[in-house]
Amino acid sequence: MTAGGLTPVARRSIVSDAREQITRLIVSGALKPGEKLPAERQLIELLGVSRPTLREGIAALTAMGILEARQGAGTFVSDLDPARIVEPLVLIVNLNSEVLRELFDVRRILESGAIQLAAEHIVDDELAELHRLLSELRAARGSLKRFMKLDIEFHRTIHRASHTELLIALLESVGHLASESRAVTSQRPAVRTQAHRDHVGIVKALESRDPLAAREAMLAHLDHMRNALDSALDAR
Amino acid sequence: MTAGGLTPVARRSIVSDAREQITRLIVSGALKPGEKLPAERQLIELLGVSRPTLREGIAALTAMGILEARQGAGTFVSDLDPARIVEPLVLIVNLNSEVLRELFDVRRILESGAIQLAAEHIVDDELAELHRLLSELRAARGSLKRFMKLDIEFHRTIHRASHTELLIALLESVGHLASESRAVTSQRPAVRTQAHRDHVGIVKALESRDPLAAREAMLAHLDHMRNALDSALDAR
DNA sequence: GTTGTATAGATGTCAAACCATTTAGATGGC
DNA sequence: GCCATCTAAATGGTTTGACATCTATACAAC
Repeated sequence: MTAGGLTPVARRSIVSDAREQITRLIVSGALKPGEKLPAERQLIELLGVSRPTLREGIAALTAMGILEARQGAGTFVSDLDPARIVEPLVLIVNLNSEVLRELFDVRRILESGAIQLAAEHIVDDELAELHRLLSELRAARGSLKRFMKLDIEFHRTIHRASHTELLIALLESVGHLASESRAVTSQRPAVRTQAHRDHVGIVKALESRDPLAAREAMLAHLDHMRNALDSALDAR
Repeated sequence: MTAGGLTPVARRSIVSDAREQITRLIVSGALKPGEKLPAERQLIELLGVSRPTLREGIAALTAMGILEARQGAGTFVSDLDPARIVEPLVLIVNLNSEVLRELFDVRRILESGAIQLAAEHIVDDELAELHRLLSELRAARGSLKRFMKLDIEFHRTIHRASHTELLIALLESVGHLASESRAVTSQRPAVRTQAHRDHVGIVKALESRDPLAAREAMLAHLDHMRNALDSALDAR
């Protein structure tokens, strides 16, 4: 520990300053989603920085999905959809293999939490959608590619049924990363049959709006898939 | 639907191209955390772009915590600490008031999941730390400020005991946002007494390495606090 | 009215230069 | 030989200015 309550002297860069000022405009509500930022040549006067400096700040916010720049038209505040903003995380988590190993545990936590909320908040339309996917999944058990696509849609529908945007966004990024392991898992037809059995149980629990039963059904499903993954990897 | 299999012509920007090329260097493992990027004046030759363009790309990666630029020294790949990675989450929640309302639900899911893992992975040092915090918390029941500080540290210690970096990072950002509500909650001494009772139960469950008991204890604690928050807000 | 075109204004990119900071080697004293 | 100090080179930080490209609008032609 250092000698006292010493803190580094503020020697922040102009770029991050400009970036935060723009961010503040959005957070404070002065700029709402879809609205247009002042033109760059106006902003540089307001902020007192040069254009490349301002553009570095804007580029960062654009890459994060907070701003959208359209050449010739202007720069706009994005719709701030949590899914879009979390998306860059996908790349970053990929960079850290340590995190990759933790993915399954975290996904287990998020999925089981989401389905509990879904059991409480699901509406009839979403239940109907799940039933439709269920029958399609049943028909698609023979086709690996089609089954995987429907499987992802099945889980996404449950996520949405939680009606919790932040949770949906987190699951979107985490689920994206898990797609590779899912490909390995679904290889064997027997696994797909088991998955379909699990899905039926999950929908039944959701239909009866029983959060704990739904949670248990989902956890059982994830455990089945994890076991399938382990044995698939062992067989290699 | 359009006439045929027409797809928009690719008209990607040079900045995002450069950004993704650098990202790929890191993902592929060619550039490991802590290593130094080629100097900007070399990179622009390798990539065939101008320096401002390259810098816009670098600025984005820097803002995301993937790169760290040190003037005079160079630009380096960051340690990719998950805590930095989820920093954009803070933005999301701040940007979207809808998400703010979901915060408690998400925190409930993450906390209960974390303590289950903690019950499985906690080591003796961490248990000792929890006991120490417990006695300090008991002594600090009279002081609001001190109690809150210790309370946060108590929960953080449990998070760390999960030994799951990604989860810790998620809880860190979410917990930061929940600090305001915590301030309201802890106002009443009676609430602090209840919280201390809960904490004792939580540690006991962790000590016996019982994931489900720990989970239940944490959920009960969070429910107590949520009730306290509700009644505190009603009283206003 | 509809269509094509001109135009103004916006972002996208590049070039060149200078500033600020850090690093490492050279220098000199001991 | 060792150490502190100075210095120059390397590197990121910032600015100015220009040109390219795209978009939306106004307007003329039909």
